[in-house]
Amino acid sequence: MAPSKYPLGVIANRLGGASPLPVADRDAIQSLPFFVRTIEAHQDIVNEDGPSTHCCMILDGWTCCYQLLADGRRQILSLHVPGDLPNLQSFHLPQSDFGMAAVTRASVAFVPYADLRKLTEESAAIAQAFRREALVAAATYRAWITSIGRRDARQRFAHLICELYLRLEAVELATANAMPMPIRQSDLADALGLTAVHVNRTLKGLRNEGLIDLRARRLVIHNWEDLCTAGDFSPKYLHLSE
Amino acid sequence: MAPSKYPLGVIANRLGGASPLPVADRDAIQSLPFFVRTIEAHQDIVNEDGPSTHCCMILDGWTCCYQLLADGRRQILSLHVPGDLPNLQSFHLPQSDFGMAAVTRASVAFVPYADLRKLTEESAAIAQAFRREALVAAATYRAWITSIGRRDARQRFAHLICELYLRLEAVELATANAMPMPIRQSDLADALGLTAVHVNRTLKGLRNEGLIDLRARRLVIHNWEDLCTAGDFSPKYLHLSE
DNA sequence: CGCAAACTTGATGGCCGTCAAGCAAAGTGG
DNA sequence: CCACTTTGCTTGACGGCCATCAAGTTTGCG
Repeated sequence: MAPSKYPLGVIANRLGGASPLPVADRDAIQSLPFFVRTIEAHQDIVNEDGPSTHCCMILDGWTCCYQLLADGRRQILSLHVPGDLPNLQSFHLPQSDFGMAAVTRASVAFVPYADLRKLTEESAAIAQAFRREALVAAATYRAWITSIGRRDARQRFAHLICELYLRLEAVELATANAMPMPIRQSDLADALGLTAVHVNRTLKGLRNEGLIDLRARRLVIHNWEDLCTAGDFSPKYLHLSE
Repeated sequence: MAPSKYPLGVIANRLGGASPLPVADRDAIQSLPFFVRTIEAHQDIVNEDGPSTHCCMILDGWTCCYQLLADGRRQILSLHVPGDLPNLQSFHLPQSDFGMAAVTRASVAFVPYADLRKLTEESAAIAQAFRREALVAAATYRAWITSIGRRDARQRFAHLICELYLRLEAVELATANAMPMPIRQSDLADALGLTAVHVNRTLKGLRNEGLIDLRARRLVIHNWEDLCTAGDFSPKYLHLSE
């Protein structure tokens, strides 16, 4: 996405989900103070006075939240696409328990928490939208736990694709069963709790089944219903519509 | 715990974590309207006008949040002990994406969300305590994702024990490296993303290593440091103290 | 004391991790 | 425009962790 005159427009449009915010509130969001940073792929999203005082808003590209283990292995906790607020809830925590990184080259807006807070005090609709955002984030965490804990590789992968497709569709970055998939297999592995080798084999399986196609960082879903079945996917936890 | 004259005392005492609430706020919490239900072990915590309108507060026993898969298998998302508020955040959601069940016989207080909400508007300290509670819940979700996604059975089990010990200690239900462990191995399996058989073998391994002992629903930790190492456990995400 | 639920243990197999090599694609510099 | 390099993808061989199935054995409770 080209840098626009109103960079926070993606955020303002997306907040509220199925019931978009009133124009006044959207304007208020676009008037927030912020600065934008471009983060190269696979680089951490942190700077001197980073996430502890500022809320991140993804304007372009994909990012993730992750934790590292003692032996250096990584678990990705969540993937984020344009319009997402990866650390909306983590303010006034003495120290964050997770890291944030760019999955692709990404542009991220940083908004001081203080200003966000003020906004929620001035607009009940925005406060409500933020609460909704937090609820969906928690529900998404829950879905990941279940996926990683109880589903096999094929189901996990299918589930993740379904989730990402709907989330991208909601911000008009996916349509007609096609979506960008600009992420390395090794990152997918960290997200799915697998190894890159096994992600590759699983992908091959899904391709051979005719469920999806993935070429040149573009993924095509050949049969949405079957993919949902394969992933035991039920979209209600995303609360994208009523 | 015997039914006391102030059933919500556990909650009032625990909220705020390392910086307990002022007496006035604790009194306000104990004055909330509520009703108490006793739920038998392995029964769902739901009734006609249950969790969607009422916030649950665990007074005694252990409970869990869980999701079911299409094939009937179960993933436990979180375990809850006295003082916990398992569904603090899930109000004004059209439909919950998870179930709640008693792990042991449990007594649960139900408080109307409306009254909770009012309380947060009247007391900044309580509002803050609830926010903190939500943050810790989210951090705990993240720790579970990492555990299930990237740690083997032994590490997962050790990690869970460490977490539960500290949480029980915080409400004075554990001390001197001993804690109650009133949960079936098959439930542990659902929490850890394993099978009951493998939980049993893993437990045997930890016992043989001399790390823990578990008899008659009582768990003794022989070496806290070693157990933390075995589980790659770092307590900071629980935010129990500064 | 008797039954049911939960724990324990063994045998077997499969999913997925690990190691290793080759291939394709994308970027770089001359 | 093309060697060259780097990064990421693909595939094979092998092994281990954990699931599954199938007995017992112990514990708890009426």
